[in-house]
Amino acid sequence: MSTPTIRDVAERAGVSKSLVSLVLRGSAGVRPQKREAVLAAVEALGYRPNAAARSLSERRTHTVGVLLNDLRNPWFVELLDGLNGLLYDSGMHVLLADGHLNRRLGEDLTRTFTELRVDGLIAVGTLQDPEALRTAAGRIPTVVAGAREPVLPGVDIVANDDERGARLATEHLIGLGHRHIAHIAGQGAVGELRRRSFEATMREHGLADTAVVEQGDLTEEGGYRAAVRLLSRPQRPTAVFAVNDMTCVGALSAAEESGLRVPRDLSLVGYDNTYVSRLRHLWLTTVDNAGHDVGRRAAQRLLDRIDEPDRPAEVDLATPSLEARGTTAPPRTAT
Amino acid sequence: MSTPTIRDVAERAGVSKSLVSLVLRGSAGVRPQKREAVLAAVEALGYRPNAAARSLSERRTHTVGVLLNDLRNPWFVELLDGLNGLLYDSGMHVLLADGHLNRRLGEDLTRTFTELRVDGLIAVGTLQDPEALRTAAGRIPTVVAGAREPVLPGVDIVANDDERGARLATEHLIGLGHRHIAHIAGQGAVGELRRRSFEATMREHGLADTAVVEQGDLTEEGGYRAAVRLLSRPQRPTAVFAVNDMTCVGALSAAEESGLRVPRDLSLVGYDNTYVSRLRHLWLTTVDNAGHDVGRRAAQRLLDRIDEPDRPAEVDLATPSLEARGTTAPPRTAT
DNA sequence: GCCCTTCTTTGGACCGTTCCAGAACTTGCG
DNA sequence: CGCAAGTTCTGGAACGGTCCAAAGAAGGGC
Repeated sequence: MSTPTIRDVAERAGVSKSLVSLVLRGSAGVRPQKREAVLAAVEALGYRPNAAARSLSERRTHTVGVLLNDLRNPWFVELLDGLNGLLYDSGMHVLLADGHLNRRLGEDLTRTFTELRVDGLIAVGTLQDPEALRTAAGRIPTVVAGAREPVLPGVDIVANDDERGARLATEHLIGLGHRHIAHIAGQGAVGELRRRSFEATMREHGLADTAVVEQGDLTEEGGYRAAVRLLSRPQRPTAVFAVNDMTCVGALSAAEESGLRVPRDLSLVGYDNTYVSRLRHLWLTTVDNAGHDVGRRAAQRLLDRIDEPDRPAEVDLATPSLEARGTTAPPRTAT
Repeated sequence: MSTPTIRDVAERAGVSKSLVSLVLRGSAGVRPQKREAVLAAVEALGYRPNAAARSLSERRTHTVGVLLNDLRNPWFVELLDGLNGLLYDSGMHVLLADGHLNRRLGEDLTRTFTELRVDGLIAVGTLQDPEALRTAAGRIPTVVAGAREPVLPGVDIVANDDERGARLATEHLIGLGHRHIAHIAGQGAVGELRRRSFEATMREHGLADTAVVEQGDLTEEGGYRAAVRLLSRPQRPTAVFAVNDMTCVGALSAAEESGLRVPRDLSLVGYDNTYVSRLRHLWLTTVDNAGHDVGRRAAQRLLDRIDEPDRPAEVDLATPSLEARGTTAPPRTAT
């Protein structure tokens, strides 16, 4: 016979299926003797509840779907960690789906998750298809984590405070004595925020006219190319703040390639504190984006929203911190 | 009213729910006129089938569960990519769950997947809890991908040919003229295979007595420490084959720290061809573990096993290839 | 116009749970 | 001992689909 059902258990334990259900869900008013008989039968038959049947009648799945944009980006692992902890404690399971892998296939993951009737949805990072998220968010409590867009009605946003993080990085460099500081920017809302904050901070310190911005694309290659452009300028910057760690690694290659020693001749700061930045061979000074905290907060927000779907959408920012490592130092000829 | 059901669609289209079901599953014998009426109603109501209800009556979920050991390991992203493509083409959805994240929580993911009644299970990489996999594999068609263990009855194993990959790496170094070659080993079945093959290859080339093995632990830190030990030997090796890329990066740091230039003074080969090895600042020579191919084969094997659960378990090895990049060169004083 | 065959469509059972109303026991107490 | 008030337990109706046997409609041939 195939997989046992609750009826098989009931029969074996000599009780009704309802009682079995009560025992399994830990109801109080069950005589110990019967409870044990049921548990013994469960054990003997190797019974496992059928999640589909359960969710069909309970009308909830105790499952949240996490949409990732690209598993190759390492920074959200921390975030998932924070997410998972809190959700698990409230009896939720987490299912992951990677948009990047599935995009080519034309599969719409929000659709998959809606069909599964997940209780909630967390979009991690900037997604490829904001429109799909909009329709999904209309039916399922949704939170965006680790990104600042899309802004949708009824969708909370949890991220680190990019404005503040960029300020930390810039002021770190200024504090070391740098005056000619460049920024390699990235696209999207996050890129925009970090760039603006870099510019604002430079301005506040009276360094507006030595601030330079080159455009990158959040990849190593883009960082490399932007850095090559920066370093060939007549007035070469003594420090670079890169929009993320990957960009920073690209800049690092460009620097060494043109004979500059880091940090002696050029200081570099990344963003995200990914494990790439922690490789001792790179050892990038970077901004920690508080991923774990962002994850936890996103989970909390989602749970709140599941309880109360109509609460107004909020933006919740975690505080980033500077992680000073090996790629920053005072400029060689400090003023 | 809450989410529409198939009955709502039927009512709106003026047909029976059975007809709606036929249309949705693409049955041939439905008059075009009715088909369109149904589709229009679906559209108008924003109807989405309920996966739980469907799988309850269909008795299959069209879903396979993928167990990862640690999202932080980048090498299996390629594998997932190969996996996803094939599975999606056969109408399967892929759900990911990360064991590392959930381990601390004590959650047993195989259990979650059993309750979800996934049609199949793919264990990617070496898992933390082989025992749990054994019981799960007893009920669900299962394939192990990217690892060589656990060996379980009825569970296929798909991986790259580690023996061959290690041979490629070792022969690459020997071919460059190296005679004093060391290996930094890793634990587990994979580590064992690579080490054995390194030793065998050295022996075949009459280099058994200059072959050295230091134990690492697959992490950067372990690689660093093993390399420090290797480089402080009286007879310092001129080349190191590391069990994986992370270990190799650690060795790279140790080399540069002790004033050696790579590849001039020391050649290094990694394994896995992760994106870390592709960072232009590291640019490791490495062995490509054919992740995409492994993923595709694993998917195929799983589909076969779903069709025919009792077929004997097989081991299926994909062919790795050498990716020669910047960390290998002939030894300075070639013989 | 009638009967037979071939297409279409439909009602109802079933998948494995939960949940609720009420049945069947226990107790406590007058 | 009888009865009210708890406790425990149980049958049956959902939940939202699929699938099958059979009903109904549409043609075709005489």
